[in-house]
Amino acid sequence: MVTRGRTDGTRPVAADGVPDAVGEDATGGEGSAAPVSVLRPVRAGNGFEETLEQVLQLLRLGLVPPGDRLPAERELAQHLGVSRVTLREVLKVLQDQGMVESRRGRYGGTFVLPRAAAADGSDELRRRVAAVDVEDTLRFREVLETGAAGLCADGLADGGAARLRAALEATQGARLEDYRRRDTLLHLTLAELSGSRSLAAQYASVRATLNELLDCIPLLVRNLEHSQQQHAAVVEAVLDRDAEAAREMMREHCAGTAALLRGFLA
Amino acid sequence: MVTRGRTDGTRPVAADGVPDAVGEDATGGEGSAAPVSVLRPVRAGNGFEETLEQVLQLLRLGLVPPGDRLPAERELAQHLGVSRVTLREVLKVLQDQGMVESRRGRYGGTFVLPRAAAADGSDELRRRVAAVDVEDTLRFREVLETGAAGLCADGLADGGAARLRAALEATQGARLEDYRRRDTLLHLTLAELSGSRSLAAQYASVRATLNELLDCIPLLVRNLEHSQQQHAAVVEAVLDRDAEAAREMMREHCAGTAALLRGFLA
DNA sequence: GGCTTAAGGTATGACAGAGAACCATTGATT
DNA sequence: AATCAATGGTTCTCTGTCATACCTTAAGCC
Repeated sequence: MVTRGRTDGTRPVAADGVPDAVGEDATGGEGSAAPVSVLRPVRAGNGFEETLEQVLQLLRLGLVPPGDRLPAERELAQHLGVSRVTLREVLKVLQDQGMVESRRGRYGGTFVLPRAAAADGSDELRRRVAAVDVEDTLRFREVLETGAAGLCADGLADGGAARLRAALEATQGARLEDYRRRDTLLHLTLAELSGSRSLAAQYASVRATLNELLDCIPLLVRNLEHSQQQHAAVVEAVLDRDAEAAREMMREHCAGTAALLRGFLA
Repeated sequence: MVTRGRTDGTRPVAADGVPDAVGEDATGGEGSAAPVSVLRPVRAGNGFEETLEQVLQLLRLGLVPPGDRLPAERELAQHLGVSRVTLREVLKVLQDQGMVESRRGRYGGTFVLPRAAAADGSDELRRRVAAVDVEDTLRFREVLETGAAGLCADGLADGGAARLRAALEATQGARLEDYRRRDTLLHLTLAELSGSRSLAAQYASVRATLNELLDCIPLLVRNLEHSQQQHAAVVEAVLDRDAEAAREMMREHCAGTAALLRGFLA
């Protein structure tokens, strides 16, 4: 795993026992234990895996709904900063999994298949879910969501209010099978309107993970109705510029999902 | 088959960075305009640049204070998931910049030099600061900090309280030149104790950027004293398990820094 | 029908980077 | 003084990835 412990006990600078990352000395003494713990592997796997991650995110967020076409390979590859060859390897896998379908010729492309077909058989996807740190995901999500709601309430950019209302309405008219997608888009909109690109990007990432978890548990209509009310309340608070209320409502909303997931996955 | 090798299978934290631009196709409606906008380039530059970023983060966060030794090249390279050759190219640059110094032999290593020597001459570093999205940084920081404070107040792991107190005390006894570092460590501790690895990782990243910005403006003793009081209040609220108060104090604390930076950089 | 065009499918040469082995240096230990 | 061990310094090879060019398919347009 990550916190590498060093097999032979020789260590030049103290640090016995538990190497907590930021464990610190007092007065300027040396002896930071394991400063490296904040380091993120520059390459979290190889190009293939990272690309797969990104494309899956696109699908899981519902940004490209079933039936729709992904951007052309050349374009997508450029966006991802990856060669077309590498991207094609990823698409090949997704095709084998029955998640997408490629059609040649003009007006062809790579199309997203409805989720049913995916059949979940894949080891790849199962291992993926198993590897998720649920607690991390839920906590981080709550932080980002409440933060985004607060920032939005502090001031929306031009057109923000309209986009928010539109996204909210879209969820209200959604059929059950489309609800998850609309819900995701509403939250993504909020994150985007927060005015912090970093926040939006992180939310997209964590939300993709969250959706993966949510796919593992049943969708209850009652929770859904409750969610709807909370969505409306959050949006209302944001439009009223009541940051405190927006945060509080959002926190409650997230807590609901979190409780549900903890219950089912624990 | 596409089972690419790679020995370690680590994926501890998410990545950061979110550039994106590129005009969009937008061929006739369809509803979803630019789904690709959430895509993060898989490789934000080459291995060298990303590695440089990470090592700089280590230095800017003060996790390895001046005079101390970085982890051995072999170890550091492994942590970063990068080859030793690549890491060495990075260290070479830092050495040329006068930021670190390498000594051979047993008990040798790569040592961090005091900041004065760095002299800021480098174009590399200047371009870096110029490229920062200040507003993004400040907002994202506030979100993460308040979130971390709230989560900590909701419940600390064993030993968390002690670590927090220790980190707080360390800042109080700090001399001016060491204050920034202790301050950073206190906040990092809080982030780490939040129980979300993702949050901690993101905070580390954003804090490194923030420190870079703070290095551009004068350090005022008055602000410093004020900060001290706020630190104490936040820690107190956390230990009292008063999440709301912790969040509110932290928000205020962040707002102070933000106002300062906006004032000087605007 | 034949041409045009936009998409996926295929092949190849160049390069960056990983991995491993080896060399050189230095302080501590014997 | 000799040895050891941990570190930086160097070099080699091999593999993944990129960039590019070209082929194939299929829908629209003349």
